[in-house]
Amino acid sequence: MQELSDLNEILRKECGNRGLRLTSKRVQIMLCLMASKKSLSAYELIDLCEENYGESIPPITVYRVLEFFEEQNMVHKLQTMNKFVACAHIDCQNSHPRAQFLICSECQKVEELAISSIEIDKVEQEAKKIGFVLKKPQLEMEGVCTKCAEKKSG
Amino acid sequence: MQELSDLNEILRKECGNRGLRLTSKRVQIMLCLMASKKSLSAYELIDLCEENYGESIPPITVYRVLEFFEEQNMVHKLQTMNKFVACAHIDCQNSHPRAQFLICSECQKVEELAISSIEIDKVEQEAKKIGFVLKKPQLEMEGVCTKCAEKKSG
DNA sequence: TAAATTATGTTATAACATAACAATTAGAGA
DNA sequence: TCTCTAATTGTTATGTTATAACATAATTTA
Repeated sequence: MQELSDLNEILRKECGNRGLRLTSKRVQIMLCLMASKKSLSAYELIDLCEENYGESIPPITVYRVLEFFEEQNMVHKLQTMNKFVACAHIDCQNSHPRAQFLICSECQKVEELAISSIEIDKVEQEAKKIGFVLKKPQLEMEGVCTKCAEKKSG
Repeated sequence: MQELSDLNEILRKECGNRGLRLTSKRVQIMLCLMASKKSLSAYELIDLCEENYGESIPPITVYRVLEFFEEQNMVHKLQTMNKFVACAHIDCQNSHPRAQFLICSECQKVEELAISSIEIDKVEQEAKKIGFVLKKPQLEMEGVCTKCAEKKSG
């Protein structure tokens, strides 16, 4: 796993590039999320910030910060779990308007797939046929990851 | 729209075929859902049952009934909205383990696409590569339907 | 009909999310 | 630097979605 200081740098750099104001709350919340391999609920983030920074952040602020970064595609919400993840490609200019996530139902680990690995274009065309103009689709798939599958069998 | 009595018959027939016990609550909840073009929350279903049948059903019961029919693929949960829809192919032996939904963000109408219109197989293969065994993926797409698009423009 | 299973209800609360409004802070221009 | 403005965060309260734990009722089956 990356050091917190590395994550901090990545975050500052990226926000710099995009001209985003990076406040102390935004840093705290975002670093907690970036450091986590699991997706986290807003309330789990509150607890983490309390632990790590000794600051009690109200729910509404966490949701606002998450929304702020979601608009930047730097955070994704996993709709199936009502939880959030930091984007896996936060620092690679990847706007990936169609994210795909694999979520391990055993250990909660989340893998974000690359765009190229699926063509949702077809769905988009199909949608157009019956008169839908799409916003961004997102695919979430629950499954069991290699590690957990091994644990189970052996 | 189909008559309630038609929906009733479809439901009874389908449950008969599958050997499902069809209780009075299940009928009420399911008919409300089948009659709706929009997706409905559990609590909206409670209100509807109250209105239509004069019975007050507790949340837990609604969730249990919904879960029961979800297991049969006769109800789908729209994860992006935390709402529920009756399956569009409830009576055509279609197990469609990979549902796709178009959700109009203006009028909340939901269209369920046919499986054949997209191959999620590729994602499944991709997932296998990095060691994920998938459960059923579901794709939900927000957009604007023809009608609402027309209303907006003219 | 008794036992077992399935379905539903009661009560309470957990978990997720936002509304309305107030206070604070940071940045831009005078 | 000061003030104005806009952006950010906080306070309080509440709305919405979902489930836990346990009790009761209804149905099936032996």
